[in-house]
Amino acid sequence: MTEQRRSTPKSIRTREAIEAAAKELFSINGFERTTVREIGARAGIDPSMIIRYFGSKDALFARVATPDLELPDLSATDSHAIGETLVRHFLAQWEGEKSGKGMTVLLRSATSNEDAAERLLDIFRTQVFPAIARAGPPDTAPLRAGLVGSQLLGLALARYVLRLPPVVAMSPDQIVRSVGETIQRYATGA
Amino acid sequence: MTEQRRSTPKSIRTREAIEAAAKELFSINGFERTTVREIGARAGIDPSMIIRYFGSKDALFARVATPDLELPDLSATDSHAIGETLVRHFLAQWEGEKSGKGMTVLLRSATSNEDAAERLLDIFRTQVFPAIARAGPPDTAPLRAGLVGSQLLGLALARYVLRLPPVVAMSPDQIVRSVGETIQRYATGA
DNA sequence: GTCTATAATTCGATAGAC
DNA sequence: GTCTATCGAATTATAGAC
Repeated sequence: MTEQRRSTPKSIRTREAIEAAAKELFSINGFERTTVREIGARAGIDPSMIIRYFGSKDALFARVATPDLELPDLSATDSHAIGETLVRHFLAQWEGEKSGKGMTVLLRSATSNEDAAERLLDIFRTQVFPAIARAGPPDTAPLRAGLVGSQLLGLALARYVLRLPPVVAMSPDQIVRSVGETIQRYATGA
Repeated sequence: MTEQRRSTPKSIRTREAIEAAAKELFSINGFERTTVREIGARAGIDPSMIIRYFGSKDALFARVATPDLELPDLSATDSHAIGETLVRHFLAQWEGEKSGKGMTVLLRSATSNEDAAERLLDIFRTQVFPAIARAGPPDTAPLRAGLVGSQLLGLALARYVLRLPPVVAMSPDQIVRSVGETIQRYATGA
């Protein structure tokens, strides 16, 4: 009992276990089909702890479904390589252990959960739109960003959520080439 | 007592009222967040009737979420107009009163419902894939169809489900031009 | 900090009267 | 064919012992 001094306090470790389990289950089954009991079981703690730590299931979801795309500053890259750069970065984020699950959580729930949908629109507004705006004429910025968004959303939906076989089978390089050319055209307004 | 609609028995009219209400609510809230009670209230009948008529909530969903894209035979169209033709038909189907709601029902539920996802993959296999296969070299057919699918899915997700403002604001002609060029490249494998 | 026990709802589905 | 009444199971969330 005297040894309360530890590298990571128990409360923090429990909190992280809950977040990891929630991220996992939300990304597989979406918000509605994931129960607090399941999260507790996977985290190895009592379900009541989840409410104690996060207040509600909704609050836990909000905590876990706030990813950052971390799109690169495109003004620094070659103007003719914007498309491929953007797609490469996008793929890396989705396949990365850190933000990938958070994105899947969000996309899987956004189609039937108001909060998740609003959160996804926010990512579009604050991350995709600014990155695209500078790549072409200002007056067509919303249009160009919208087209880029639709293609990137479709790619993520097909590859990571619905797992459309031919899209899953493609290599990252293949996707960067094929889809990159599309994004390049959308982003620059050719 | 005035006798109306002798031509359609009450049972059929009730059945149709249930299907219409279900289509409406499933397309707004998805499968999980729509309750049998809500459907009954909107249809103006008792919730128990829904189980009596369709057996279960799942069976009702299956009945309502089986749309037909009715994609055109692309072998009859100019080879350089495949993209625009496909996008125009796709938009018409989504915005049509008949099949549009069925598609929205499916897409809105496919991200968190196993049955809906499988049904969506079926549409891809039986309707999108065959239409694309003949537009380019046979060995790249799955790849080309996958890319087409990802762009069309993303377009539908952005415009009809998430309602991304700039994508909603685009006119059908604008979409046919911009996205049509992408589909053309994907479908033919340029 | 953690768990047991349970409150308070809400769900899909059923039985049976009329 | 339709509705009333309700069942049994599942859910989120809370109260309180240890």
